[in-house]
Formats: sequence, C-alpha cells, structure tokens
Amino acid sequence: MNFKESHTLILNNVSRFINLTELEKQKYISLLTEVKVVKRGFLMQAGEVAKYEYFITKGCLKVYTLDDDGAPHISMFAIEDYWTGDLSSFMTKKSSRYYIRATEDSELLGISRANYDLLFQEIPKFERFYRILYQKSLISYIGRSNYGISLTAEERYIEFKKKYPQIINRITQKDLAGYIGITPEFMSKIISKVNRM
Amino acid sequence: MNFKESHTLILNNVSRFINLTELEKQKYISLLTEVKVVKRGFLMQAGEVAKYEYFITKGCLKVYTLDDDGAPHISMFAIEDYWTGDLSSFMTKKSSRYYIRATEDSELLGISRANYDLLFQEIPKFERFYRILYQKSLISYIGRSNYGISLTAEERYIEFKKKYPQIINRITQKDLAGYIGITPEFMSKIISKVNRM
DNA sequence: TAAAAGTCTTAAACTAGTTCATTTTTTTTC
DNA sequence: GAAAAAAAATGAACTAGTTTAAGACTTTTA
Repeated sequence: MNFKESHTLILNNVSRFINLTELEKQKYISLLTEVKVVKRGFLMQAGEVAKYEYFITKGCLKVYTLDDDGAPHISMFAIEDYWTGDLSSFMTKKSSRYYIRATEDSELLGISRANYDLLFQEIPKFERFYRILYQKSLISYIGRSNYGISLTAEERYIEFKKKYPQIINRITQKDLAGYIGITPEFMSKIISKVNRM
Repeated sequence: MNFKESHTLILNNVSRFINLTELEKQKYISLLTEVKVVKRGFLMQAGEVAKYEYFITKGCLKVYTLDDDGAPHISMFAIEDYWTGDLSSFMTKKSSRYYIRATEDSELLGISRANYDLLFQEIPKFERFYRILYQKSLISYIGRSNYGISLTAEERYIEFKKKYPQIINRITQKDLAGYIGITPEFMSKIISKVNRM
C-alpha cells in the first residue's frame, strides 16, 4: 500500500517517537478524518465542544480567545507538521473558549475523541507516542510560562522573531500584537524601533 | 507487605490513572529515593543537571529562576501530593536554569533518570500514567499561558487567591509577588486595596 | 532575649504600554 | 482595475506598574 502525501507527513511525525508496522499504519490512517479550511474560515469557535484534535498538513492557523472587551488574545500560531486543537475541551467534552481560524487556505487531519480512545486499545504503543508528545509540549509551555510577566514586549518580539522565523512572514502585524500581548499601535512602534537598531 | 505513609501517598496518586498489582507497587517503590530538605534548603540549583523528578509527601517548595538583575521569578509553588522538578533538564540532561528551595521543612520521593527509563520497560502501564499526567499538566499550562499578558496584576492576585487558598497562607507576600510578576511594593498596594474592597 | 536580618508599608518621581484620533499603505472584492 | 475594507504608522494624553528611599514590624540566630 502507498499513502497520500498528507498521510506520509503524519506517519513521519508519529515515527519520531514510535515505530509502526504497515498494518498499524493503515489502522491509524483509517481513524483520521481529512478537513479543509479556506483562508479566514473557522476550524472551531468558542462555545462548541472540540470534536477533534488536528494535525496540520498545509497552511497556517491562529488559536485565540476574545476577552470581555472583544479584544483577541492569540495563544498560538500553527503551521504544517504541528498539532492543534483545544485539548481541554477535547478531553473534558466541555465547551471551548477558543476560536481556531485559518490565516491561509489549510488542510488538516483530525482524530475524533472516540477514535482517540480506540487508538490506545488497538495500538497501545500510542500511549508512548502521546506520553512523549505531551512531555515535549509541556516542557515548551513550562519554558514559556514566565515570559509574559518577566520579559518586556520588545524582548518578547525579538524572541518570537528568532524562534519562529518561518511563521513571522506568514502573519499580520496585528495578529502578532495579539500574540505578544500588546496593542497593534505599540507593536508598530516596537517593530520600527527594532528595525532601526 | 505494608507501605510507609509516604509510599501510600504516592501509590494513591498513581492509582488515579492506572491500577497496579501488589508486585508492581513494590517494584515501583523500589525505584524511588527518599529526600528531606530543611526550610530554606535547596533541592536543586541553577547550573546543575536535574537528577530526579520529585513527588512531595510533606512541606512546600518554590521553583524559580533569577533574571539578569538577580530578581527571582517564581514559576510554581509545590505542596504535598504535587510533582515538581525541572522536566526539561531531567529529560535533556542539560544544566538547569531553575532553583528549587523549601519554604518549609519538606519530604519528597525522587525518581532518577535511569529508574524513570527502567520504569517504562518493567511496567509499561506507566506510559499511560505519564501520558495522562502530562496531558493534565499541559492542559493547565495551556490555560494559564495567556494569563501573564492578558490579566492585570490585581486580577492575577485575585485568581491565585481563589485557585490556591491552601497555598496562599503558607508563603510570604514577597514570594507571591515573585510569582504574580510584580515588585513586593506593588504587591503590598494590591493586597491592601483588595482587602479594603 | 537582644541584635541582626528579612519582610511589609507608604509615598513621590518615573517608564512601559494604552487609548484615541488621524493619515497612509496594503489587501480584498466585485 | 476601481472602490471598499482592513492593516499599518504616527503622535499626544493617559494609566498600570517600577524604582528608590525610609520607617515599622516580624522572624531568625547566637
């Protein structure tokens, strides 16, 4: 059997941590659902329960909440080879506070909650896969946990630019401001200052 | 066989997510090391490699970094029935940026990196235990990831008070300021303001 | 139990970041 | 490819949080 391009991408991602037999690969792929979202389309909206966890095979999306004043707070940008979704809502089946919206035409592979649970029964190796995946995500979130309160906005911008050069050119300055946690006006000032340096 | 009080505590913690046989329990306990730290003592210091991940059976500790000006940024307080350590350093074996210091006389159970790896071979069920543990931690870190940039210091204080009433009476106002991400002076103003309300 | 060290409070002068308003530039849509 | 809509730039007046300094209170140590 040979797999589609998107299937090869996700199987390569999984094979970073566990080895699957051909049969297991087919089984895994059979549990996934293909999803497309056009630019500015919503993958999910606040108030819904997260039905899927997603792996991105093409495109770019932003995950954000709206505060009481309706101002967006972007918690992540996700591109090809990243996982995204609202893990909390997905696990608890409670309604989500998050919006996920494509900033480019995007393609994803989703796994439903039922299939996620089934996966551990059918291929217990996936306990290990997710153990390592969550461990790595956790390490990265722990590392960032203090950055909002201990760095200035300018330092957070410089760090983002260094860490995610492949993302910074694909998003608007306004969305970047929503991620850094400042107003678009102040973002504009910082960028012109840093570029002048 | 019967277990010590601290062993019962950690076995209860583990049994939230997986069931162990008596033999597995004994095996697990045999992989742990008991550690005591007196008030103001260090469990680890920046520059060291994290040799253990810890489960707290008694006491209270603070995990923090020092910034370039020597000001402490506290990333967590940990009390009985919590896990602590520097997961990044523990996994990568690179030197840590963190200090972990007891704010009360404390007792912990540590697992070394070698025993952590062995654990998955000997009792594969622990892949599931850590998958769920890390998933829950991750959900809580994701939930907090925007709180430093989207809430005011006063809102962060009120939230901390509501969420961790059992911790707030065990730490100094100065350490709380280091966690909230403000100066002790401003912390003092906020507390007197909130209490006046 | 006295001295030393650390913690907490208060206040005045300062700075990083916001708000609001206007203009210019870029992107989207028909 | 023109009109409309959205994003970016700039500037002036404002606010949340910092800095520095000094005195009062509490905890630790010898």
